[in-house]
Amino acid sequence: MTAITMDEAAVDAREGLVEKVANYLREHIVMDHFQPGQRLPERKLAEELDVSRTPMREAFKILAAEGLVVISPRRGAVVADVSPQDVQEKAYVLSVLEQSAAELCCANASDDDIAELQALHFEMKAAFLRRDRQNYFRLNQAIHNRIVSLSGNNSLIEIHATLSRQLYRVRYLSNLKNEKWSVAMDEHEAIMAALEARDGKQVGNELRNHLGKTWMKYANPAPKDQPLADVDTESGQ
Amino acid sequence: MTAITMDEAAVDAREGLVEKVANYLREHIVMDHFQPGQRLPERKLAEELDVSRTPMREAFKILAAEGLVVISPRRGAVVADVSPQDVQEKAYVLSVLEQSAAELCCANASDDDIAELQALHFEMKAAFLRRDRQNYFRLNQAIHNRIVSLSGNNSLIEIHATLSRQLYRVRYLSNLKNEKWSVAMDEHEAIMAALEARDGKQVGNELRNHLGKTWMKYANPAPKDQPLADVDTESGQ
DNA sequence: GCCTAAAGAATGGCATACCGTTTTTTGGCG
DNA sequence: CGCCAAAAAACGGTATGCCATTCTTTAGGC
Repeated sequence: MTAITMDEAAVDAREGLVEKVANYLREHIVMDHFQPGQRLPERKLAEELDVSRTPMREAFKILAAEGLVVISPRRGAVVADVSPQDVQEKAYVLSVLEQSAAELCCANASDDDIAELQALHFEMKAAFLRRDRQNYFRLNQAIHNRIVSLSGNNSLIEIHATLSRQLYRVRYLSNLKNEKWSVAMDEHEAIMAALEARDGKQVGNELRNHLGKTWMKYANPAPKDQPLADVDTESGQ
Repeated sequence: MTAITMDEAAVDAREGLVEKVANYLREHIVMDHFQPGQRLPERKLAEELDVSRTPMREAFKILAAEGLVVISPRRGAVVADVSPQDVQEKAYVLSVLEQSAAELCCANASDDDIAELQALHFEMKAAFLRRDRQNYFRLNQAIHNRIVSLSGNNSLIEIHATLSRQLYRVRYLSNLKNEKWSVAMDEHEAIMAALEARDGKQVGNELRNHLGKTWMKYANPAPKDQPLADVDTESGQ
């Protein structure tokens, strides 16, 4: 895993210091380099990144609006802690979004796009057969993100990405200890088949069910009816 | 319409200046007191609200993350301009969210909750018969928001609220000139009937179709398949 | 020896100052 | 009279300073 430094992302000079700082923090939070609940002291971090407190504070506000940190009055910013109920609720919304993204994807994607998805799927299958959880996770993510991206709906893409980041850590940890790996793999096969057939409704339903079962374990009071499911670890960043 | 002042929302002293400023700006933007594309000079606004530039800038970052303003490097904040394509994309996501909210609502809501929805519906019908667009709009909004709220899924509620605010102005303007009023009213009747019957899937489909058609006029390239619909003007916060 | 309270250190909130860029105004030239 | 260029004003970006609150540490009492 490569070290995360400030100074990547800034493709052109269109990004200000605040965006760099925000990207840096976002990456570290998503990648679990900061523990949930951990305080983020603005002075210390600002010093480490060699910026003043002002851009640091503004970055906190952005991350707070994205749901990655929580700012308490007079106590500053802490890394957001996602409760089991939060996981369940957010995962449900994510499944709804991916379902509709899949429908749009089937309608919009080119044959080459579908082929690329299949290629990723087989790469993932290879990682599965090698018991390579790291790459399995990465490719699984890539597939889900690609499907959303192929929806062509920018609002959908953006909301999905934000929500997905909020669950990244949980998803990653879940991937490491998940045992029902082969079930998830089978579901992915079904998804890819429906995708190849361009059956939008079918892909949507498979995908939603796939995602739904994944997070059952986190279910708390669980409003009756809310479809939930079985682990395999989903899209991110 | 009551004047919007800083100093409401702050239920207890748990809110900092930044939140007050953000709420103030949010309200004014949503209520169309600032035109899309209009610049928001931080010094002037800060002076008007009698705060320093710091909280003003931090509020801008929050609003930018919420999609209500756009911050350009070295040019500051401007009120976000929602393009026709944006409207179409965001409305689509909104319809997807409300569809699933309706399903959860049918599963979770108490009989009293449903009764209250029906009461709002009849109030809205009264406004419709009186050609009272103002109250029709307000009540229509209230109904949609209530349905989402009754989903019990906080993540869904929050995302819906954020997205809904981004479309508030367009929705409001659309309400004023919309002619297919009675069609929307009929659709609402159908929604309420399905809601009373607790037929989640049916409510969801009606609602999504209802919302879909509403925004047809904004459709641009329109990914084939993306269900769209007919005006009646939707939820908002 | 442990719990508690007070003092000091650390921290966050807000205001202000300074700098470089952008925008506007104005004065001169075509 | 209009257009362009240069200067001045305005503005956004970042750094820093001050104050109030919170946290930590330590000293005193039970």
